Amino acid sequence: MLLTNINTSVSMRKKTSKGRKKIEIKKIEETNSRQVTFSKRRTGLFKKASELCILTGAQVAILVNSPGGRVFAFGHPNIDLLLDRYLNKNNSNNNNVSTNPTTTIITVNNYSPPPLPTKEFNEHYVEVSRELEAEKKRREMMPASSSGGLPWFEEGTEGLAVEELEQYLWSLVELKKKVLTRADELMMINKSPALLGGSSVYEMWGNGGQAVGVGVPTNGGVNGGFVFQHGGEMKF
Amino acid sequence: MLLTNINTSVSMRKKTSKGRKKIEIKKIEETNSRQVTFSKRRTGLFKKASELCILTGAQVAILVNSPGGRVFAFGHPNIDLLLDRYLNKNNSNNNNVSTNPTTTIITVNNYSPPPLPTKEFNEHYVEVSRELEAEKKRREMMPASSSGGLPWFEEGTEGLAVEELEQYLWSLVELKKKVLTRADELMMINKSPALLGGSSVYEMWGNGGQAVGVGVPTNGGVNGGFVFQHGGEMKF
DNA sequence: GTCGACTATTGATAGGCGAA
DNA sequence: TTCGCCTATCAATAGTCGAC
Repeated sequence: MLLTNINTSVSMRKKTSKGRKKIEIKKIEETNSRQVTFSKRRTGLFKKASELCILTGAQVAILVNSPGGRVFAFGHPNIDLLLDRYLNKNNSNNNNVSTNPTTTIITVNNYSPPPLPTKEFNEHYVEVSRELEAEKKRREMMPASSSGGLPWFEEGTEGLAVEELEQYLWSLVELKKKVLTRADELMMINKSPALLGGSSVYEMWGNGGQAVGVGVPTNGGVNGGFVFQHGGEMKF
Repeated sequence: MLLTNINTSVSMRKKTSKGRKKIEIKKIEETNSRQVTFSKRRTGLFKKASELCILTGAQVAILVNSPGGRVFAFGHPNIDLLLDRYLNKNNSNNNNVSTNPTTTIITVNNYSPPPLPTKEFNEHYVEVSRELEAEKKRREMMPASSSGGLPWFEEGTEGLAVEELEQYLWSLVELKKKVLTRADELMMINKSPALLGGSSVYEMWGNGGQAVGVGVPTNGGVNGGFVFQHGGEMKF
């Protein structure tokens, strides 16, 4: 009945961009396109993961590092609770709103303690925070352009031996077991059905020098790192 | 023009439920449906992750534990290379086919050394392996029913203190940095374009007691764990 | 340099059903 | 219990431009 005017976008200024095009699953050479694609697909991936968690009650943890050098992480079921508890213990703050959408950001830098661009970051953070609450769950970070432009992988960890890999693998396994075991414990403990609804964890930490630590600067954080938490309400 | 018959589904009675239906993002109560959905969406998630890796050159690591209790993991860009090198070093086998679809399975059990159901697992593995090569990349595991039916998360790690979490978090960070740094190094070293094409790593390890170690049983594996590799061709 | 908005299109997937 | 196959949908997204 009302299907007559499908093209409700009447004016159609420029139909420049037609729609989706089929692309080949190969590395995108154009830097800009690649970054755009990364952002989009990362969002989609996280969304999918979130849906998977909610639908099936599974637990998902995802690590992604962007071609630009940033690192995004996603964890759903109760890793957030885990981090929540951890952060709350360290900060012992007021925002201990359990079963409430909570976002946690962890930024770590084990290089020399850099100057913290707190001002800019706070500003940026407020904006992002609003966006985040309005939207659903996503996180953004400042461009670490001031770092010097190093591609982040030529930082200072060039000569890792195989023993390193060995250690890495082992810690990976250990870590994973811990994550899963502990997470499920927590899950069992507070088996609140609404827990999976809106809470997720997005961790990020820059690998390049420029570390950004914001908020709650009082705590020493994890060894030389910076921990930040955003809970129910927070003032800057 | 062709908008006339929107409701094409009307007449067809026989093929009930042909297409997709919109679902609510809420926990699926039906166990069977939930598991089916899990399998499907997990596959889709891994595929998405793979595409993200290939397209943008990003690095992705995903951990998923199914509602059934199994644990799936996915890592793309060169973590496979990482593991490959590691395993090759330990095993020093023949299957060192670089730039070839390689699957790595790591099963770790740090409880008491259990009896290895090698036979069954081999059988199962062969089957799965064939399926895997024919298909693309996925991994399956045996049901750990023989364990006793414990939901795998009530194993023995009940009393983790916050210090544990602290340590966990830190190892997470450490691990991640190592992964990313080392991985990108390797990526830079052998910047073969076809590298990302078909290689991925699917790791799985059972958290419940019943550990399964198969293939290459000669090596001691990682501390008390079992390492297994499946390369180009392999005989049982 | 990263992300948002917009739109046509491609690609993922909910149901069924069946196999291992 | 988990996954494959099948198909009609629905949802993700490739372009492109613009905001911050």
